[in-house]
Amino acid sequence: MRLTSRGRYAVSAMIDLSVNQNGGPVALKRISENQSISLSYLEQLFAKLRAGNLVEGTRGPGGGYVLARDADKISIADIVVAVDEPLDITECGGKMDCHDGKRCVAHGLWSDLGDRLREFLSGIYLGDLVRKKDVSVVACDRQRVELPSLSSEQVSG
Amino acid sequence: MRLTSRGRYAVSAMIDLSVNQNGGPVALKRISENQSISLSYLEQLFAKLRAGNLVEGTRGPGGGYVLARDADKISIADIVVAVDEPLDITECGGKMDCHDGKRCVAHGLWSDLGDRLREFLSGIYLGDLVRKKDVSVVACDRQRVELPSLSSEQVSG
DNA sequence: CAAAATACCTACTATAATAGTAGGTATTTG
DNA sequence: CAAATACCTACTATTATAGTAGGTATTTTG
Repeated sequence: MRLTSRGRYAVSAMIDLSVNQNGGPVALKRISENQSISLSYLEQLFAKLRAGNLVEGTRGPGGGYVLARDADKISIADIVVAVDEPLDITECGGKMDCHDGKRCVAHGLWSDLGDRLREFLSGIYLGDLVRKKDVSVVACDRQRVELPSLSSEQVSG
Repeated sequence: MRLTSRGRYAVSAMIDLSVNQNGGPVALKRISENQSISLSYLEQLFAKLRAGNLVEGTRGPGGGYVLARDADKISIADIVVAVDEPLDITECGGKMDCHDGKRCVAHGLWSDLGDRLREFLSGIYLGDLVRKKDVSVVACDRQRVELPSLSSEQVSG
């Protein structure tokens, strides 16, 4: 599982959509202006989000996108996976010689790590993020804020 | 926090190092052959790992690298952060107009997400991965294995 | 029906990041 | 001194990211 700026764009756009879809579909043009993402790039992202059944589009004037289901049913993992296609070449295909084991150890373990990550991001929902809106607006002037009810016992030491 | 294939290379190399450093320093040439990573690319990665105080190098014949501290004191986050420099432009600098709040919401929240991720990866140590070696070797023929004692309650649904 | 607003689609381009190459110098061991 | 290594700098090829251009399809509105 990769985690790049494309995923961040997608999550940002989905948050924007969640917040603004109350009055019906939201046009990408609007999100594009809100989030400073180029319209065509957004279109490409939303093509993937649509393919992943995360959003639904309606055409024509007044059209746009809405979430395909409730914000509390869409996880961050759903979004990231939809736009950042897997591409995890971590499994030992025939190409890599697996006999010495060493390479395979790392590959298998990295794959596990990816799974853990996916699980982790699967536990954070769009709705969680949206509800934290007002606090984060404050955070602009200050430094940063903390997320809501996510277990945070594991800290480096 | 980004998570790309460079991080995977670094973690793979560090696992290899952990496993092989019992007999003294491990030459990059050896890791290069084990893991099929080009030597010079490894050198560049290790320059960063060294700068991050995760490994120590000794020159001359018989030289190579050893972990700078115990494998149980080096987290995956340490490694990823060392080689995949932050580059998180999520904070609202003067350039982005923060007045409408919308962009800032997403930025702040993504930043929070990054922190959560870092915490998560800070809870997984190199030692944890290395101890799982034998199981993972088996995993080559099969499909995949599970990591050891990491809380895994959060699953998508 | 015509025009406008939108989604939706395909191909191309510029920039940046990744991975790899080349060719060194510095240090240590034997 | 010779060899093996770390360590350093600059360049190159490939790939990914982000953006651009120019459409077609569908729906609403006047």
